[in-house]
Amino acid sequence: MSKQEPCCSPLTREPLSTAQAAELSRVFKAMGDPVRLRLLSLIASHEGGEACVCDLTGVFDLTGPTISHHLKVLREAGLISGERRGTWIYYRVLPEALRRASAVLELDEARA
Amino acid sequence: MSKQEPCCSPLTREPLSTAQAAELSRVFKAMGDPVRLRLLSLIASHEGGEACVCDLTGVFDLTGPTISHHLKVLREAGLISGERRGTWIYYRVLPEALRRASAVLELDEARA
DNA sequence: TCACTGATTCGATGACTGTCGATACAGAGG
DNA sequence: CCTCTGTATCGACAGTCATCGAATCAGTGA
Repeated sequence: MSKQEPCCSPLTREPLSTAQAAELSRVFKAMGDPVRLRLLSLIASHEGGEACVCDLTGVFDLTGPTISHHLKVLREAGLISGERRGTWIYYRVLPEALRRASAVLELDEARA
Repeated sequence: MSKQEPCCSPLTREPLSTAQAAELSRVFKAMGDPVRLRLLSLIASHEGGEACVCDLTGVFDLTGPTISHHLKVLREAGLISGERRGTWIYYRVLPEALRRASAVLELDEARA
């Protein structure tokens, strides 16, 4: 999961290497599902910056296993991390992952 | 393809609506493939801000139809547009799409 | 120890996707 | 008009993915 490479100057400045593209595409692929995007935003915007799974399952017309699957995909993409505290498991976003993804998409204002 | 909605305040500030998530996930899904990410960066960083398909096919070990398919996916996601000039077809990125995607991922610095 | 609840893992299935070769289309130049 | 080259579309196939129900694991509290 994401050794944090010099990754990357913006897309618009210079072509991504094959390795950079492979790494980044895993992150964007994880975000390329509406349920996962909403999960991400629900977790990120939840008070305290974290949400337990029980806060999330009720929001969707999906079974527990399906939500669990999506959380795993986000986890393996390095976008969130989970921690058990007693009965519940709390997830929070990893801000650095979001920051990197956002930075890569930034426009090179010297051009445009 | 992307009527440009109020979309969106950052993911981290408030939960995405179902509609916003659906719209955004199409963009991220398009970027969720290493070939398409490299295509995007090759086009964006190419001199003049545009590249013809002939500049792109040679870079990959993939057939013309496959490259064409990926370009179509990027086009339908609203990330690039193509224009025929004589024999060749030139693609350029739509900066607004990139800007929106980048903005959604930005961190709410008031929290963190 | 035994149930009960929250969450994950497993296995199956239908849908989607990346890739290709074959074909079709579009413009340039005989 | 015909042919050649660049690009897109079509149809097929193999691999991946989202989803579910069933089973499993982890902690809590009787």
